[in-house]
Amino acid sequence: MANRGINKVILIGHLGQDPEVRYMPNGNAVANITLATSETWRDKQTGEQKERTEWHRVVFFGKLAEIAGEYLRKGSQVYVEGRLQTRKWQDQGGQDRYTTEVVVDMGGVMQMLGGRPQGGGQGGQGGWNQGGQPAGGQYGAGQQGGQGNWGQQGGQPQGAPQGQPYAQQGQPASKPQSQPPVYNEPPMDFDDDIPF
Amino acid sequence: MANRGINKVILIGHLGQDPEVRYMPNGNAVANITLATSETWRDKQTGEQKERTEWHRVVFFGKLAEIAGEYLRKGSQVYVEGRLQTRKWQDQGGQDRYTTEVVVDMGGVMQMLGGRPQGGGQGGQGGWNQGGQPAGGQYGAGQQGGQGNWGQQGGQPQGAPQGQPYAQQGQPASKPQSQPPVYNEPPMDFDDDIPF
Amino acid sequence: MANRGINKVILIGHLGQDPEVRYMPNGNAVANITLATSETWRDKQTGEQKERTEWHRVVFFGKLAEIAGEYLRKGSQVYVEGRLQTRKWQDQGGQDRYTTEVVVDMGGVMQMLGGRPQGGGQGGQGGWNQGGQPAGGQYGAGQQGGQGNWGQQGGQPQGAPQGQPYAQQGQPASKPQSQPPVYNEPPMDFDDDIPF
Amino acid sequence: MANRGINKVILIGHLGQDPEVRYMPNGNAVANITLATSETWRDKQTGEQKERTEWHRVVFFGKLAEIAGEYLRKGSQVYVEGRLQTRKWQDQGGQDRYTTEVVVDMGGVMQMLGGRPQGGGQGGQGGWNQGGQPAGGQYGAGQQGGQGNWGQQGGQPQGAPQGQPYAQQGQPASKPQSQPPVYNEPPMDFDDDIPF
DNA sequence: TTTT
DNA sequence: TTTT
Repeated sequence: MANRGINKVILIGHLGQDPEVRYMPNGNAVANITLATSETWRDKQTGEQKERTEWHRVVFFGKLAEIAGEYLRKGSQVYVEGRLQTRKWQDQGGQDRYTTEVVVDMGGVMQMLGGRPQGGGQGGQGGWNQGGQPAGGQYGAGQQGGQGNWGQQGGQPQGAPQGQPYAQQGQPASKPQSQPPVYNEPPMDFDDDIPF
Repeated sequence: MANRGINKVILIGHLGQDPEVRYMPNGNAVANITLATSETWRDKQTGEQKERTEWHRVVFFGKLAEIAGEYLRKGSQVYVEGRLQTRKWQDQGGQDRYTTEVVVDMGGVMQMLGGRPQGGGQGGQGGWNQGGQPAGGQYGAGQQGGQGNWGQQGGQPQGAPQGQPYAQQGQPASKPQSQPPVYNEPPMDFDDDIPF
Repeated sequence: MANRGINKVILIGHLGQDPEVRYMPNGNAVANITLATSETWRDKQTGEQKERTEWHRVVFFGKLAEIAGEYLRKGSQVYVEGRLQTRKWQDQGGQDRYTTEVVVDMGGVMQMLGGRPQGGGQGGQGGWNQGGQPAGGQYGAGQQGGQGNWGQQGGQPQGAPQGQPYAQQGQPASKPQSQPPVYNEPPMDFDDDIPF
Repeated sequence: MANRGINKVILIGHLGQDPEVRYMPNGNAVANITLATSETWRDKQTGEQKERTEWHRVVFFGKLAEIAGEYLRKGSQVYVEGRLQTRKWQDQGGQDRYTTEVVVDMGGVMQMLGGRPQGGGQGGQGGWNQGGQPAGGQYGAGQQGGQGNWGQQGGQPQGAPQGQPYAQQGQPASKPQSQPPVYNEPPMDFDDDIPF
């Protein structure tokens, strides 16, 4: 209850891919996304316009994972509030590797931005998934800055593994499923221009 | 659950006075503090050093209010995460007045900074109240950025009045008490050089 | 240079009205907007869905004020990062009044969200102003979290008056102008359902 | 100047070690610290108290690096505001590796917390370095939420390499020096129980 | 009113 | 490695 320290990450960016959703043994959902934030600046020497894109791994747990899986798509713009977490895993050579992620679970915030797409299309680029209902909006639990998504759940970050691996290697980290989950996975394998 | 918008305030400052704690009809605590944040800069024209102090009204609800009342004191340094809220009240002339406060309830975060005072003294200046146990630290519910104060309570900001007045005028908003609370109060009456 | 304290506000919301832009004596722009953030929750007792909208006064200074005036419109969704500031003014009865605003100047961040409107229309509802160029994006100076809007200007918050009134009463706080500015104004007069 | 996206990290924690400071070819300082944030919670099942510490790599550039090197020490409590950045490097086997850091340069914020130590001692545990002057406080450039550390420098994040490696392997990343800097280094080599 |  |  009493903690020392603040560990907060706030991101607004666009998804590089559709979310990857899978399920934990206890049935809790886990969704991985990659989020691009880009900055541009004018080079002081040359005066030319520069740009750099940073890619972030974001992991949703629980209800937010389900919502992310259902409504976010490649290209979606999203606001995310979570905490930094580095987890350890072994590569094929048995070497320890570390991956830093932004963990968003109860207490975190996820908010889709930009309103619904007005056009049709089948879940296409940069928009929202044409889901049943949600007119967009914010989802979260127990987070206040996000003004009102108050913690409905119990007093522990059950969803979020505290440092332990939550996915098993060898298992294809695939789409939604109710089968046994996977543990100790390497980072998801994205397109090549995503630097991890 | 689904919200539109983000409303977040993050402050680190020192208390101008001891907290004012009172209780709502349902027994919930409410604690008011004023927090000073100051900035200094060098004047571009004159080159002289300038300083400006901003005073913030912060209102804690529920458990955080109790903790604030117990452990914070005039001069304490504190980290606070809450949301902006403007409430309406009537002055003596019946005129509508508005006061903007930083509301910190479940979902918000309060963390005492700077560690415990090592010296003795009777709860004196700028430090921590010599309370029974708490070795300092962070208190909050359902907030994640603060990494682990996970929402133990139910799904609604019960503590925090949603715009409705929570204190009754005429009633002296006084020190801790278990008597009936007060509604629709004007902002706390501080010294005159406090700009609100 | 060395400061004590953190004073940060982060908002994502929609504009209640078109921005009000005016100019300071030194030619610097000042833009006022009102931003709505809303929260919804389910009442624990009744189980019914509740909603509450909070309105925020946001003041942009300098370059950001110009950009806000040019590209933001009623209904635009925007991310804003600034600081809390309470300023004092006199009402008609000569009474001291206080207004709390979110000040966004150099060092602050303003980012339009949701991408450009694809449709035509003349600057209409909820979208972006059909300005010349900006494909949306973030504007700011010297803010890093916003990743790359690096302080181009000199070492002082020139734009933002530090506590001094910046608008003169009696002067209609009107649309863009290069005439003399106004000082010590009351808060802007909005529609009636905006609670200030 | 115009950016898309927000990339912000806010941390409050204690240093695990004294800062490591070195200098770039252009004379700019770079300081690395590791910051611990810890969370505690009560296990829902067992009811026992749990704790988890997260370690963060933080890299300061420019003026902030110098200040960090001069005044921060192992155990110091500090507020840090920066952005997430993942950089690529090669391990001994020529394999690509990635390290995620919190970059704090102009536009970021660093603030020492807890006031000066009142006791004597030689720069000892958990406190402040007994430097010449700085009575503690916040340091930053162009950051506004931190209320007043306004961008004194030019319009570009000169200090912080944008993705390019900034340290050369083979070079011992050592204490302050004015010799040539190092590029493309692996993460600092800490004790083995540090999970990265 | 705080703090440096 | 920090801190409580």
